[in-house]
Amino acid sequence: MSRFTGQPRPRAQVAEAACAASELLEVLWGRGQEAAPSGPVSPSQLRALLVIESHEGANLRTLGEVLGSRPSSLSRLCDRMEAMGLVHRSPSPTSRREVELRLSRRGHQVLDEHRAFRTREVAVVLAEMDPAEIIALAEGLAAFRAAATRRLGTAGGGSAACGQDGVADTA
Amino acid sequence: MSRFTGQPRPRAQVAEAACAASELLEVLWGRGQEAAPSGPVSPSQLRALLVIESHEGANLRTLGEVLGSRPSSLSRLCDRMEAMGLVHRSPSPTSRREVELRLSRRGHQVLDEHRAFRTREVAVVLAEMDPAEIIALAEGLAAFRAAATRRLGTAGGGSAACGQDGVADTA
DNA sequence: TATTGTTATACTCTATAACTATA
DNA sequence: TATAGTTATAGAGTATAACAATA
Repeated sequence: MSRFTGQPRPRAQVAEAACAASELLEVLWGRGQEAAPSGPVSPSQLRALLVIESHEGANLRTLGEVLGSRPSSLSRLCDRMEAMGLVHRSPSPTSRREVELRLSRRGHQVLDEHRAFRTREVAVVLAEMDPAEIIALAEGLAAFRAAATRRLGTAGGGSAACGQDGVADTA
Repeated sequence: MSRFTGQPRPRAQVAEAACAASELLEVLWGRGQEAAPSGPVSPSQLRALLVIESHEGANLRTLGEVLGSRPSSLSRLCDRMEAMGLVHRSPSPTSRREVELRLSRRGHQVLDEHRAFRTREVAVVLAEMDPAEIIALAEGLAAFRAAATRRLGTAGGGSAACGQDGVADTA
């Protein structure tokens, strides 16, 4: 990728900008975690819901690989989320030692409300920006999302048919 | 880059795009939290370090307001971070019942390494994008960051140092 | 024997409530 | 009295290790 050398916006700078923006969002959104309309959902539960949504019917091991968590942790996490009515554990038809994880109607609802909350928070910031800047951001984000989905094959943010193979360990 | 020039996207759509992109990053970065070179740093500790960095000398109450956490939680959190050598608690010179929180040299180092890690992860995705898309993303993110700092007045802090050694794009 | 999921145990994180010391 | 910070206690999240059931 050295053909960008000398460009006014090298990739390193863009990566820094993305990093900085995400830090802002992290602090901003972190505050509103417990204020969800559907009741308190922890960050861990939210992350798990996101992955289950895009990997309907996945087993515990798969969920653990995508999230980078141990099966035991996920088992306990799913215990609580199942007790809260957010997910459903059903025995796999192909292997009696596996389970299939799916979002309940309430689980979908929680994700919808969470996305609505975050979207509103972002809209507050966007109101401070010029139209041209918003257009640039929209185009850049759309391309980023497409590239990320292409590269990582995961969690495209909703109903879209997402790749199943999770993210290869980059470490 | 002129695909959208005739029809500016509504803010709500851009906000959704930002939301979707952040979900990608959330899952992506969530995995690497324990793999930090400086030893394991939890998400809560990271968030606290970010705020302390941008509010040097703040007291526990201020930190709690920004993070949306209770003073008791922060007190325990700082107990552990101080034991890990990440932060330093010193008595306030103006009020003997307040403390001043500051990052230690090691705390700064942990943030630097964390930013480098995230920047590298983002660079992997950026490598899949066209130059024009990257430029648009850079402009949009820079404007977003400026607007967020203007609007929220928080945590823009050390982000300028983000990922200085993470992406050797121009090298 | 290897794999999937679950407990057992221990630690971190967070919250509410009670407590100490300042103001 | 009100405020800043710390404990006390409890529940959630996660990890390693040991276990049961299945392949």
